[in-house]
Amino acid sequence: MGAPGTARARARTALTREILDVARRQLATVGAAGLSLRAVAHELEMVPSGLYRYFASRDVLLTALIVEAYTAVGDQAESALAQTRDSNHRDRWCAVCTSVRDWAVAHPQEFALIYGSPVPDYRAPTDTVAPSARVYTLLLGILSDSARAGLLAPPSTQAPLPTTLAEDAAALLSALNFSDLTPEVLLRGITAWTQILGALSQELFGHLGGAFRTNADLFTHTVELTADLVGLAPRR
Amino acid sequence: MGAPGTARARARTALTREILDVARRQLATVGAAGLSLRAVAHELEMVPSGLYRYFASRDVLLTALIVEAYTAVGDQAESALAQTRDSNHRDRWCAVCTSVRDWAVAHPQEFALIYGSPVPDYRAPTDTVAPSARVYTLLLGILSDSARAGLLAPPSTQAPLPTTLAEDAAALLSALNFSDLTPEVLLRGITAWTQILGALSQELFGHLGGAFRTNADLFTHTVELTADLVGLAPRR
DNA sequence: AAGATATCAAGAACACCGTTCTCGATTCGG
DNA sequence: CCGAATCGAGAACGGTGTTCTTGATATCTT
Repeated sequence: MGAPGTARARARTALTREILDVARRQLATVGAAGLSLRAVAHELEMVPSGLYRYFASRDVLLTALIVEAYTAVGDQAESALAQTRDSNHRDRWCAVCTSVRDWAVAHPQEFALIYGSPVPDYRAPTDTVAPSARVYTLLLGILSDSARAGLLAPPSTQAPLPTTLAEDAAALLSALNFSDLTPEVLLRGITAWTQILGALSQELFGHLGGAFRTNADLFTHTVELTADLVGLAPRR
Repeated sequence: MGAPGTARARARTALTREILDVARRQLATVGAAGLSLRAVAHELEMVPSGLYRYFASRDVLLTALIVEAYTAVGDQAESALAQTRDSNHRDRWCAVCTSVRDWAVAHPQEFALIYGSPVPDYRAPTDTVAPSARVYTLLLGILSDSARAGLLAPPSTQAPLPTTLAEDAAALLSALNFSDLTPEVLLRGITAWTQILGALSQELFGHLGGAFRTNADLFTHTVELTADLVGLAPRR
């Protein structure tokens, strides 16, 4: 294995990893609000103050967990997309969305950590924006592929977009290097992604009372509606 | 003023009200996670343990605040709907959605309290389900009116619903006394409401990085898309 | 009207939390 | 090899929700 530098450095990275693992496991059972530095330290058989040599504060540890959660769901979505490389664009869209739900259902507390209400007040954006954009970018890439293949149905627009909205959308498109997409399609993509996250929030946070026996069916139905919304060609 | 019963009973209800008001005001500044019983008691110039004669625990107080928040947004949505009684159905739909956003932007912490990730683990559902259904029912009522007037566009369905999903939707329809709506329309309504909540979560929790200068424009665009989704007749 | 009873405010105490500081022991770099 | 940096451990501070005890006060019953 890679042994970078001194023994002390190796021990440091190993213990840092171990702290994160224990914290992530405790997070899964007790939630972000209930995550206790003392409990993490106790499980590692060290004193609470010792943790501060590895994470400057509880918020820093939470930020690291947030980044890990973003990369986890990003990895899962990317592998799901890779396994459907030769399917049509709609199926790839649905596969990515389903993989996100699979991850969220398997890790509800981590989902709440990254997509729920911020725990204390705001979160440090700098480290988390890049990992958070991955799933997002994946979905836009599918739309871009479909548009380049001439298969993306143009949005049945009825009113022109407000100018500031169109400008911001165009700026975001060029910033993300999606020159194949129009501002209208980008906004539909954003709306679709919002829809997916909203559906998962409703389901995982218990906001839609147990009215539906199989939330998976409700979710796939929602995903199909988002595919229609963004203009992906229907099956058959 | 209504003086129900003894002086002690009146003092009790008055102090209960006062506790709730102080708690709600502190909630607005410090958030649900940071709400402190001791701080509330201190502002009321009483000792922390004295609070327990009025609320059995912090969670009970939070539940009361949740009910109040649901009632507040429900009242605002109902008054917004009442002011557009003679408009077309689409405008009424948009008015209700906009009023919800107005309330959410004005009371972000209360929005997070009722629509965000649950604070400790789960929330006691019994007292909160009835107030939480109000906005929801309002929107379905607009759809029911539109359907009864023959103005609701049938959903361009492409695949039949899974049986369990259709059954659950039908059961929910009869439970809510919306016999004018089909399961397909109910599911679109649920999806639309999920979309609204998702958009507000994204905006208020800062999940869509400040990419858009005017979130209000983005939201109205989203609302129009939901109106299209549920089949409300377009303007003009 | 007087005694029994329930409710009240107040305080002390417990167990937990995040965080800071100090203090020897250990390890690293020159 | 020795100065310097890093480490684990412990004590301590101020904060939290919650429970219990105590004595005063209001209500209900006879």
